[in-house]
Amino acid sequence: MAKAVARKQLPAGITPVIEDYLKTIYFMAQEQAQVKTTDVAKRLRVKPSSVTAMLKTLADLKLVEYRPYYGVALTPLGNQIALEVIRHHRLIELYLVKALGFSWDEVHEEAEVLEHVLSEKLEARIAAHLGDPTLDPHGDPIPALDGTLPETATMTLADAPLRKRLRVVRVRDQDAERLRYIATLGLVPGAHLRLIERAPFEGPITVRIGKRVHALDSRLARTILVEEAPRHPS
Amino acid sequence: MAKAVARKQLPAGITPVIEDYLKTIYFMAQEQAQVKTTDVAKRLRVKPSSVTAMLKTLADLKLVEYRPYYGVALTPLGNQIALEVIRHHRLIELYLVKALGFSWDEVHEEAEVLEHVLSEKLEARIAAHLGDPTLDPHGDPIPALDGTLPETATMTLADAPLRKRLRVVRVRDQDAERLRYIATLGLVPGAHLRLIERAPFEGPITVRIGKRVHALDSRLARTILVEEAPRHPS
DNA sequence: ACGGAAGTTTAGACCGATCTAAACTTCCGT
DNA sequence: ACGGAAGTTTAGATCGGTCTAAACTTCCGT
Repeated sequence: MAKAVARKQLPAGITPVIEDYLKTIYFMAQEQAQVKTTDVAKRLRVKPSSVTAMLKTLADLKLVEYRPYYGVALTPLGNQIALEVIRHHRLIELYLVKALGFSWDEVHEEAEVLEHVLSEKLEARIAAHLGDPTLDPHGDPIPALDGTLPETATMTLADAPLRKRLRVVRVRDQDAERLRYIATLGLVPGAHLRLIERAPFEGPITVRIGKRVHALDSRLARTILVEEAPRHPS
Repeated sequence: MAKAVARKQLPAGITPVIEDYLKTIYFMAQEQAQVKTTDVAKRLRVKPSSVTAMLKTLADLKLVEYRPYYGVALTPLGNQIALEVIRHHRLIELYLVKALGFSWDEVHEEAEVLEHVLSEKLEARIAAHLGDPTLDPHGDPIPALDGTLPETATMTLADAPLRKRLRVVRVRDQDAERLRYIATLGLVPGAHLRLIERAPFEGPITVRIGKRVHALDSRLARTILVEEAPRHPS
């Protein structure tokens, strides 16, 4: 009754740009222990000096812990805001697919813009309309209102067991072209497949989906998360 | 094949702020011959000196004709862009009502933000989903893609004929509170009513809607556009 | 026909976000 | 243990959009 950080009221001065920085830091923090200036700069396609400047601003706003020459990390508040933006993003992606017939390769770009301007009210209506979903069209988990994040499988297709029945649960890629390609293979979340062969030295993976067999680059395979799918074709 | 101003390609540097200025000038131009700096400043809740600065920018971009100390007018290009933004605004309003259950008093604010970030693609899908509508929830005409604007009735409830069967076609108000009030009276576009009495000296108007009779302030009545509705309750 | 009020523009400042160029750290390899 | 490359920060500029304060127009009423 006392905690629960009611950001809805406080924000004041959280710009779209700030949201993008927070989101970026959030994602990078779960791929690497140290989030460095240059990394952020590359992702945001901005010069390192600009990042330094912004990190100071964010630190002043208590959104990040910033140690010069060392790295950044989100504060709890920063984390919370990042998750809200990600929630917006993924809700929008799902909505565009479900309600407006977008394909999964089109929605990222749209959501990238809309995530910053979604009002609480509209967010709520969209979530309700979708039945409070937990996964977006790529299988990425949608943060709940309380900041909870449903965890998904972590096994990639690149190191899944051979011959077992597998189900695609998530495709970690935002590139439209690759997504289109992946979709033509039928490798969308929910699809079933078997890993037939794995060539050595990080070579291609061979999978069977339905009656079709495809060879898949291992880097691509590593972006596809799967889980074992016991019996019965759903 | 040569004309048809393909703005989609050109824009470059048309910011949300610019769009707001163009929209404002557009609306003010149809209420008054001269659009003056101060008027724009009041509507946009900005200081007159800021408007002067922006008008110069707009003039440089060939979006307005600006004569210092005198007034502004949109160029054809400026007009076109204003109409595109208005199209976005009204499509969004209608979409929020039809698809997401918003009420007509909630949508203006949302649209005010979203209008600036609606991609062409999303606009197209929304329009298609709505069946290429021509009127928004308030009865305001939605500009077509070619800049055509369906004209609506111009007779206000304040000067409609007594005793005749009338139909509400448009409610020109964006204030949420008033819109809610108007809705409780049933004065939404499409509703039928009769004007029973008009008090002298700009006094209240008395109308019957269904079996209910209401007294209506004349200023309010002037924001409600009606047309004669011949026979048959539709 | 002219003085003053109302309206408008200029001058100069600020803020957020970015950039380039120059200075400063860090850290690795010899 | 130290020199240099890579990475990072500072300094100072720019741009869009706004502001205040001061100067300038316009125009109305006498």
